[in-house]
Amino acid sequence: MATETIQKTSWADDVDNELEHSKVEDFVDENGIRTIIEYKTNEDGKKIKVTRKIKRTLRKSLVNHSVAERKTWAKFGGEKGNAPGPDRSTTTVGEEVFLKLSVGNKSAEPEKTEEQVMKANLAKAGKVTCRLCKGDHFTAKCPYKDSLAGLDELAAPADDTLAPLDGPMPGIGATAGGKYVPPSMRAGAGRGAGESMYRSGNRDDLPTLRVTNVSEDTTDNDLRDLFGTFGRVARVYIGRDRETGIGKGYAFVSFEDRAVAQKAMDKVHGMGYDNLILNCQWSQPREQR
DNA sequence: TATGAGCGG
Repeated sequence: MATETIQKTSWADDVDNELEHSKVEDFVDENGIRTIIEYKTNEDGKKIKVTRKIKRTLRKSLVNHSVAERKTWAKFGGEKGNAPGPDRSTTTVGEEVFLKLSVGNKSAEPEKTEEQVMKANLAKAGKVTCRLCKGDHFTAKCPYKDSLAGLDELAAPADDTLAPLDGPMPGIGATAGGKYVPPSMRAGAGRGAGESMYRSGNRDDLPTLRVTNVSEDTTDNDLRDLFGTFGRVARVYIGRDRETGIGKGYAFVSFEDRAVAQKAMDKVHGMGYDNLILNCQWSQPREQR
């Protein structure tokens, strides 16, 4: 069976062929009327002439003077000798189009979040206000943080979607104003069974080892692998130079369980690792220094 | 070289 050997390599070939068969005249007369005359060959191989006349007015304010002047410059190089200005048969002169781009089909002007408003207000006032007690310190530094933080949670407006019912849901435990409160956050919640192993979430509460004599190219994952053999590793931090990112030779490894940390320290202290001998000690919480 | 980063300053 004979096979057609003519191959199209690109859709652009079609365009090129079309261009070969078409000639364009394009000029603007003294009355400002632009005439475009195209000579084409149609599918039947017949030559046709297409004439278009366009009258258009330009607002002066849209003309960029340096660009306008550039259109009068004499051409050089391959274009030498041709009339100044863009050749309309090869160059499309577009109108100015202003695009307003946005992401996700949303408005390009994002509405301000509560946080941003607060930031703006702070910048205006130039002053720090505690969200809990309204004192002139950071919320994180509030002396009443422990006692007020929980209350703040409970008093927060019911903006969550987890409590569609008006009243407290039966069997869902202590609530205030219909808002769901996780067991660990309920009043009187102790450190009993089911309590989060992450304690209060403060990293300084975690049993942490300071590991020194760590080689420069040791990564977080390396240490996770190493210490993970003794139990669950909560966090790894490698001391690095702020600019270069090169390790400064020490690291912090936090565990969830103190006994695991103790065992890891016993095993890893003095251990050879990457041509160095690791040193393991209990870390001092940052606040104490 | 040797006890973390950064928060709303």
